[in-house]
Amino acid sequence: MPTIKYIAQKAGVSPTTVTNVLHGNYARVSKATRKKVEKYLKKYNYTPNMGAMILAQNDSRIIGVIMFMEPRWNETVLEDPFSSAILGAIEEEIRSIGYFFMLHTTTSKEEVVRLAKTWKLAGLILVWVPSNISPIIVDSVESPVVFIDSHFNNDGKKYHNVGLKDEEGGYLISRYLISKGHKNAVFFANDTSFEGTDLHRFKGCLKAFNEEKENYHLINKILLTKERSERYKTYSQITKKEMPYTALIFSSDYYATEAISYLQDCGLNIPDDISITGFDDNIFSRMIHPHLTTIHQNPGEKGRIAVSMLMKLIKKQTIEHPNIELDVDLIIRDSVKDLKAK
Amino acid sequence: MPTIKYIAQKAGVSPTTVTNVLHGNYARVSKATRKKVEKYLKKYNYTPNMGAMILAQNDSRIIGVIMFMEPRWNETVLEDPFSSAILGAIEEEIRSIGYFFMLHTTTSKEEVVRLAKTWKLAGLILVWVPSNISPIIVDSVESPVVFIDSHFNNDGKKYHNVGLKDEEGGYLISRYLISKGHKNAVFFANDTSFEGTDLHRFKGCLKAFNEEKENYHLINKILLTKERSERYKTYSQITKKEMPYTALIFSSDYYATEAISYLQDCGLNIPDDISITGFDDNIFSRMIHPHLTTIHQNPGEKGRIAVSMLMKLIKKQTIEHPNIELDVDLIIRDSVKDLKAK
DNA sequence: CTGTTAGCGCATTCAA
DNA sequence: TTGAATGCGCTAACAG
Repeated sequence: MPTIKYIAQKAGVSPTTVTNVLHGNYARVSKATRKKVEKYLKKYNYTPNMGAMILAQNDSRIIGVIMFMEPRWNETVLEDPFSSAILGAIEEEIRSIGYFFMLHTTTSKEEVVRLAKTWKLAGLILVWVPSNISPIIVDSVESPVVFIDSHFNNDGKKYHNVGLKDEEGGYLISRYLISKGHKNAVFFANDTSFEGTDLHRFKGCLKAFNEEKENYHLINKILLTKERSERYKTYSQITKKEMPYTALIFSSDYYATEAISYLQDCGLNIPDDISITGFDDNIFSRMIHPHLTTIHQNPGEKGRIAVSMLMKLIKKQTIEHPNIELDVDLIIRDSVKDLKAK
Repeated sequence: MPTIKYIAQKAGVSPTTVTNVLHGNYARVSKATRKKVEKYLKKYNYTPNMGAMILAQNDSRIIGVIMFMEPRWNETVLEDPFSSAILGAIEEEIRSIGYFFMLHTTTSKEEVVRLAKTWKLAGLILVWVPSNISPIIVDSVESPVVFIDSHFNNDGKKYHNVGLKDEEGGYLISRYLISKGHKNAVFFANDTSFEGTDLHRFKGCLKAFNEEKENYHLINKILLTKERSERYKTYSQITKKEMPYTALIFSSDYYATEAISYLQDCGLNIPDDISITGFDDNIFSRMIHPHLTTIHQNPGEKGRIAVSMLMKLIKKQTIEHPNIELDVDLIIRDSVKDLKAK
C-alpha cells in the first residue's frame, strides 16, 4: 500500500509536490513533474488513507445517515419500500459526489452526537427525528445537519428539512372521499406517538371534513403499533361492530395494504363493504387488488434533495429554501366506492 | 473535543494509562487510578477519534457492505423487501457489536478493492457478487470477506458464504406443482445473467420435472430485465398466445407479485387461468390476492449469520462451516390451481 | 503499576 | 516551482 511519501521517493520529488498533484493544485507544480508524478501514482496504484486524512484535516468525507426508529429494523419499517427508496437514492447521490455513506439506526440523540464526533462526519442526514430532540442534536453537533420528514417546534432555530406537503395530502384525499359521498371516516396513524407527518396528514383530513356541513365527521384517529398481531386486532374490530363510517384513511400504503389483505381474508369486499385509502404511492399500492387510491410522493427525490442541500451546507453555500415541502398528488385508483353512484 | 492526552493531563496521569483504562487492560492499572481516569473520561465526555485509530492500528472497525447491482438502486432492487430485510439485519448486528456500517453499491471490483484499502475496512460483506469476480476480490483485498448468496466456481479457493438451498427450493416448488397435476411450466429468472441463485433454483425445477415421465416439461426459462416496461411486454405475451403451460415459476416473490397484478389487470384469473409461484416469502406474498404459494427463506438470518461469520474471521477464530446453506420451506397458499381436482 | 517516546499518512505552514 | 518540518490523536514498544 503505497503512501504519498513512497510515491514521492519513487518519483524523486517531495511529498508536498505529490500532494499538490493529488489536489489539483497545478499552479504549484510544473507540468513536467506533474506528469511524472501522475505516472507513478498510477503505476503504484496509490490509494489515500482516510485515517490520515481525518487526522490531518478533521473531515472524513463520510455522511452519516441516521434512521430514527425502534432498535429493530422490523418488517414494519425497513421493509416498507418507501424507506428503501429514500436510502437507495441517498446512497447513490453520496457515492456519485465521492463521499461515503455510513448508515445507522437509533433512537438515541447521544448516539448521534457521538457518531458525528467519533467520525468527524462531513454531514448528517436525519430521517424521522421526533421534534423534541432535533434542536438538541443540532446544538450538540459540529457537522451540518439536514432532516428528512421532520416537523419542528417554532423555536426560532434554523432547520434544514426536506419534507412533504403532508397536510395538503390529507386534505386532498379527504376531499376526494367527500366528493364520493363519504361522510364518516377514520384515520389510522403509522405510529403511536402521533406527531410529525402523521399529525399533519391528520390535520389535512380534519380540515376537509370540517369544511362540510354537519353530519360529516372524521370520526377518530387510531394509532397503529409496531406489533403486527395488535394491528390485526385493530383491523378485526372494523369487521365486527356496526361501522359508523364508510372509509378508512391510512397514513401509509404499507398499512393500508396490510389492512386490505386482512379484511379481504375476513370476507369483506373492498371497496364495496368499506373504502380504503393509502399514502405514499409505493410499488405495492398498484400491485394489490383493488389498486389503492392514495397520495403520491417521490421518496427518491426526497433523498436526492436532502443530499444536495447538505452538500451546500458543507460547502458553506447559501441555501435559499431551507425548508422544502415537496408536492403531493392524488392518485385515484379502485379502493374507494362512489356512494353517490347508483 | 477532549483527547487522550487532555484527559491524561487533567487526571494527572500519562496517556498510556488512559489508553489502558479505555481498552480494559486493567492488569496494567491500579484500581484507584482506573477509577480516577474513568471519572475524567466521563466528566469531559471523551470520544475517540477514529482517524487516529485507523492510522495507528490500521483498522477502522468499519464493515463495508457492498451490494452488487446496477448503478441505480431502482424500484426493482432495493424496494424489494427482501434486500431491505438483509440490510436491516446486518446493520443491527454490526451496530450491536460496536462496529460501523458503510454501505456501497457498485458492480466494479476495482471499486470494492479501493474502498477496502482506503478505509482499512475491518471486513467486507458482499451481496450478490457474480461468480467470475469473487476470486479476484478475495485475492486483492486484505480484509476478510463474507459473501451472501454467491455461488462459486470450483477453483479450490476457500470462500465464506451464506446462502440458501436454492436448488432444493426450486425442486420443492416444482414437485408441488407436479403433485397438483401441472405438467408444463416456465421459469422466470430475476436477472439476465442467469447465474448464481437463479441458475440453482432453475436446476432444482429441472430436476423435479426430469424425474417424471414424458409429457412433463419445464418448458423454458425467461430472463427478466430491470426495465419494467419490458417485463410487462414479457408478461403480456403470456396472455396472448395459446399457452403451452399451466404454471409460471418465478425466482422471486417480487416479480411474481408484479406478474399477478399485471395479468389480473389483463383480465386473467389467478390461479384459474394460470398458476403462479414465487420465491422468498416476502411480506407482500401474503398481502396480495390470491396469496402467493412460494418458498420461504429468512433474509434477516442470512444477514446475521454473515456478520457473525465475518466477526470470527476478523478475530481469526476457526470457522467450522465456511459455506452455509440455509433451509427452505414450501409455503402453500392460493396461487396454484389443483388440476387433479374436479 | 506508570511514563516516555516514536511513528502511523497526510495537509499545511514556511523557507528556499 | 519545489522541499523540509510540524502536528493531528492514538497505540505500542520500551524503560523505569
